[in-house]
Amino acid sequence: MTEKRHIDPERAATRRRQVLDAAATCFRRSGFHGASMSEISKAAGMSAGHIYNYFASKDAIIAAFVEDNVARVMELIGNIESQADPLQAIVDDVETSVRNNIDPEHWALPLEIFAESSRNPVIAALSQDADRRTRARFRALLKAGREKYGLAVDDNTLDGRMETVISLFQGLQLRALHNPGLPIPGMIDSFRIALKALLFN
Amino acid sequence: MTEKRHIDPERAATRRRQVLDAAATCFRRSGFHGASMSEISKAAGMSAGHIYNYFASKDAIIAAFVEDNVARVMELIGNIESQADPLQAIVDDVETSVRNNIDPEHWALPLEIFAESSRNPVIAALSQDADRRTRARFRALLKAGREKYGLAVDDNTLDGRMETVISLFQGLQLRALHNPGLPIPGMIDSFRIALKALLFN
Amino acid sequence: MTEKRHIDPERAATRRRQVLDAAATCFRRSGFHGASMSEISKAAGMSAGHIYNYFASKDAIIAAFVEDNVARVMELIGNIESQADPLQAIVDDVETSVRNNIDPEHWALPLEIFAESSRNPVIAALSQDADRRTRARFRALLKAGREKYGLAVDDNTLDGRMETVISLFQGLQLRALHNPGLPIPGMIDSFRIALKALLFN
Amino acid sequence: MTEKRHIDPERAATRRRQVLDAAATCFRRSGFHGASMSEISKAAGMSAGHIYNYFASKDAIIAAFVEDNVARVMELIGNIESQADPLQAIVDDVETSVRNNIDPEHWALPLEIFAESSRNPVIAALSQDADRRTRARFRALLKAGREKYGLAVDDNTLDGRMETVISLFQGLQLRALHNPGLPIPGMIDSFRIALKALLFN
DNA sequence: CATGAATGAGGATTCATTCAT
DNA sequence: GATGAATGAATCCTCATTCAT
Repeated sequence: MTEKRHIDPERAATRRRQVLDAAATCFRRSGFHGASMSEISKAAGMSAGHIYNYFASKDAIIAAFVEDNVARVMELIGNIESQADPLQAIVDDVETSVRNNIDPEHWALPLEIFAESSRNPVIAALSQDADRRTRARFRALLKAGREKYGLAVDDNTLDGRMETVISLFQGLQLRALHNPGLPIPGMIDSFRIALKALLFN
Repeated sequence: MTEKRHIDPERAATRRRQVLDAAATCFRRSGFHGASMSEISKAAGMSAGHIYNYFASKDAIIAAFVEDNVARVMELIGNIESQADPLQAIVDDVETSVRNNIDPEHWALPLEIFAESSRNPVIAALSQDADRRTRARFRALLKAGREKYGLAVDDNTLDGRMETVISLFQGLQLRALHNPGLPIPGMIDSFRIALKALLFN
Repeated sequence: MTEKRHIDPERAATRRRQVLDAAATCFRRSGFHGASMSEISKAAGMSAGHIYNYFASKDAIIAAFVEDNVARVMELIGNIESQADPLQAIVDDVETSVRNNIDPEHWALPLEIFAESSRNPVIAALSQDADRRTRARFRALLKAGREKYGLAVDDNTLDGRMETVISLFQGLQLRALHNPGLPIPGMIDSFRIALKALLFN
Repeated sequence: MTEKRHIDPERAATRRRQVLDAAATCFRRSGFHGASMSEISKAAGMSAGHIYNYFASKDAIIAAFVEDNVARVMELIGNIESQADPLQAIVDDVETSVRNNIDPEHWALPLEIFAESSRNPVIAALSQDADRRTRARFRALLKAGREKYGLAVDDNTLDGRMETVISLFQGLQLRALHNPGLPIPGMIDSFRIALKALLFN
């Protein structure tokens, strides 16, 4: 059980949100492990003990948090979907997306999540499930886009292209972590080349 | 100081290896943070205190893994360097390299290192330095390869291509973590396409 | 930070006192180094972890004793200051002050502080600062007292007399430790002689 | 039992001395508690394990060390005894003796010993016994000196004067610890005044 | 609903001591 | 005699969690 019954469900929802927002700040600053419940409770403006009325454990907060993060990625995909030519949009937006993924603000939390996945089976399952859902959506987008251009849309091609594009962007976050002096303009050019090749072949 | 002097260097090396092997198992199972020294000591078949005769700290153990990783990557680069046409070799070997990077045996520890880097400054510095060294070697290979084909070798192009290729492979490890059912053949094709585009343009 | 905020300051003060009293007992029995936090927590009737809600560290506990000591000495000086003829008062009170300084209840903790100061730089700094403050107060008293008698009050004389008088009393604590059978009446006589000579010359 | 039987007693004595000399260095540098057996063994040029063939425990080293220190004090008294007019010699040598006692080289070890006394009953007993012996010798010197001048030599007077003089010098060590900027010339004057008053009254 | 005082298990690390060689 | 590898108990401190109020 992840949450107690509450008299006023609306108030409870607000409280949960308060905690999750506070957790986001703390997790970004200190990591899942580094952020203590006391730190989170202070940021959430409520007592540490009270948080346990809304979340069964710290892990439950992390879990809710991971779930929350799916929404953010979905939104990104939504933005691309709404464009006239989604495939071309991906290529055209390459500068923005590269710059975004290099920003620590962007990768700190995803990295935190995958790190947690490696030692917390609950988070791992959650995280894989979240990935599955975003993949499904991205796959649909890719399929529609390629059909428009009369390109192959068999499973193998579609899934391979998709995973490779995602590799590129998730790998980019790792690069930002390892090489603080990333050659941004050069990478934008290269990403454009790789994306064109992957999406339009 | 990273290690005490030992009278019998061979025995010491064996002991170090014992600890490292045990640690690898534990880190893979529980993560660097999650694995306690006592857990490691049990797996290594020696007392926790004694480990400190071979490693100055828990950090020093993961540091050893960082170095191990450098050696592994350097060897890979060395293999490519020794080929007649390195650029083409990268493309030709894509099946092997994709399969290797997908193997959990391969990425579990590197990912653990990434994760630790994101919050442990000592490991971060070590890890960035390791990255710098492998980058330098890969860059030289890439430069020589491109010169042979009369392709651009200005800094921007060279560094951008290089970082993008690395993104691809490091991202692949993340994909393997998030999606256990990766479409391997499809990815091999897609990786080949992306690599060709990146290396020969 | 030396202490967390507490909602009920009175209760907190009681708890702090509990810890301090328990610590005093343990420190007297086993020394600062020898007394473990767990030993203190048992004596204080609370968990070891909880002590850290009142004191930031074990050092912070001994720091509290340093301050306590300052207060005690300041009070003594205050008592002398309020007398009509402070210099004469010191000589007249010699019996009481010798007896007090010989009492283990009095010197056990100060001696523990000295000992800790000799190898713990934090405590050393604290302790030196405490000494500076009490010295300043005693010096003023001494100056005023000597001026009344038309005696020399140049820095050299004043500081020399002061430090020598303090040596006498602090040394007395060491003597009590080393020689449990101190010849109290004889020492009172001798202290009177030495103090007269030091204060009125 | 403090020591094993040894085939060659002379060699054993040398070894013991090696350890004690090394210990002196280490204790001064790091304190009794701070100096590890490994540190001492390195300084003594023999293995940690081997030390246990000469001393039953670390405490036994400390004990032997305390015993050793008595000799040093005895020597000081011996120097005074050999003078024509010992009482006057004490007063005349005041500059040297004050300067010596202020030197950290002098008080570091005694302070270490008394600190240890407060938590180690064996050392406490040893230390008190050492004090008793040096006191006896100093008392004899004082008695002879005072008889020469026809001064009172009843127990009360004699012991009181003696303990007070010792207080003065042992207190001086504490002052040096607490006040690094001790007014040395002023203290020499004051010590002379106090000593004259104590010895010749 | 809300607090924060209190717990206690668990973490890394150190070090005196033992013992096989 | 001599070594140093090996042990394991003990240390301070942190923090998720519980619960009386």
